[in-house]
Amino acid sequence: MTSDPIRVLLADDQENIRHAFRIILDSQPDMTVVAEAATGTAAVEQARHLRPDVVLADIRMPGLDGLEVTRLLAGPDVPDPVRVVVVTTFDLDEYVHTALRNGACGFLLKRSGPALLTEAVRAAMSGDTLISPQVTVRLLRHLTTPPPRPARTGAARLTDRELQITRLVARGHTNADIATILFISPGTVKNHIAGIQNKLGTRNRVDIAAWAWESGIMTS
Amino acid sequence: MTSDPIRVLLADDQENIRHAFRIILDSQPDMTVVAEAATGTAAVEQARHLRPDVVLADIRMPGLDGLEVTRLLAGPDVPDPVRVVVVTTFDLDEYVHTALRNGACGFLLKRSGPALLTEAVRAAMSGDTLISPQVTVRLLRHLTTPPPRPARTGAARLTDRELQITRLVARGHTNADIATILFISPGTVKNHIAGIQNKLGTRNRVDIAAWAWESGIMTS
DNA sequence: CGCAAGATGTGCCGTTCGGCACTGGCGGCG
DNA sequence: CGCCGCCAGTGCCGAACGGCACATCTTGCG
Repeated sequence: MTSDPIRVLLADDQENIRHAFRIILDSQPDMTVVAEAATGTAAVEQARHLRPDVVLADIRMPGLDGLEVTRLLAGPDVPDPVRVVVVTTFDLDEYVHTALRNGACGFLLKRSGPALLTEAVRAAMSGDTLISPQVTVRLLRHLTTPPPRPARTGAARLTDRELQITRLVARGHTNADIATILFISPGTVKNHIAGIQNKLGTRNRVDIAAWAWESGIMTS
Repeated sequence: MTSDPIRVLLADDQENIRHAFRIILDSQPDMTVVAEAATGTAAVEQARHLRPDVVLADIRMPGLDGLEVTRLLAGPDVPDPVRVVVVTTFDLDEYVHTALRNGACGFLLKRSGPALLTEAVRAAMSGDTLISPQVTVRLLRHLTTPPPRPARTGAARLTDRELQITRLVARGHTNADIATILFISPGTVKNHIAGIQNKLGTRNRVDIAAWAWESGIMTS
């Protein structure tokens, strides 16, 4: 009663990650990796062409990121959606909501073991949704305790000064502006921002702004 | 670096189920079944006496059911809660909500394979929560239903293309990224962004991001 | 047909940002 | 006391951004 294996498309910009995932998945008798993509655009093209059963998509990719890939392949308006499992490295990502809203059939942290990876693929194949246990915890807090959520992910890691500067960055102020506002030198602003980048895993100030708005520190 | 194994207590009224779970869990190098209980009351007693790391509790049990066991061992008012993973055959919504409200660190369907069972135990040990993919699907429907629609200020002024680029900017993409995503030249991206700046009255791309997040076009 | 608007493209140039290395002051803590 | 985290500052340099002018091409509309 061995039916056809689950055909999986890997989308990640890091070659070693793709390789590791391929080894794990191909070791399973009921699934096979049919293609790999190093960019989001390539992933979408390959998915539309090959019609895999499941797409494993990293969030951080050059060009089209995993969330956009998900929306294009599994979004609400897509006629014949593909099952997409979103994979990411940092659980400080507030991307869970976006991923699920964009139609993702799973949300996995890369540090999750091989067992969860394969189970996530099987769940997606069945139309179910597996979410990493670490993520589920926070997701449930949003469910059971909607209003009070001051302990934002990673926000605790930021010092008061960094938080202050984060807000100013998110409002569109330049480093010079912030320096004037806080009566410090522009170079110091840069140093603080560098620290923020390290802690949040962001790459530029717009990333910081996106995190700030998404995490709620701008509206609360 | 092998730390102590995870000590598990099995609570199920069916002997063959307990036996199957014990075989699965004991086959794992990092966990061991320290006791079994056939009733809810026995489960609570054993748990309080043995202090296991994780309790696997079936819902359908004579006397105290698994949900009550969960509340007694992991409820909000319990001083030193035990991690409880609720296991059941029936994925009724009421079960899930009650279990999680009572402090469960996991919700598993018995039809889930051994991989999810062991992963659920490890997740519970870490303070995380694993939920069966079949259950998650319906849980998310309750979660993703209530997003309201805020007024989009001035968004009508932006063309479709500009709106598209605005979203990409707000996600932290560089002009080169956006160019790759949309298959256009970086210069064109700059032109579009210049148009957006004029229409929105913003001064830089972080301003655009702030507007995007504030106006609701990122979350709707 | 003629015109306007949108989308796409090129080139130039100054400003800003982001990464890196390094120094120093200040307050808490073992 | 010394160590460490936070805050502050300086310098350098390549990459990215922002503004400007200008040139197609398509589409829709009167």
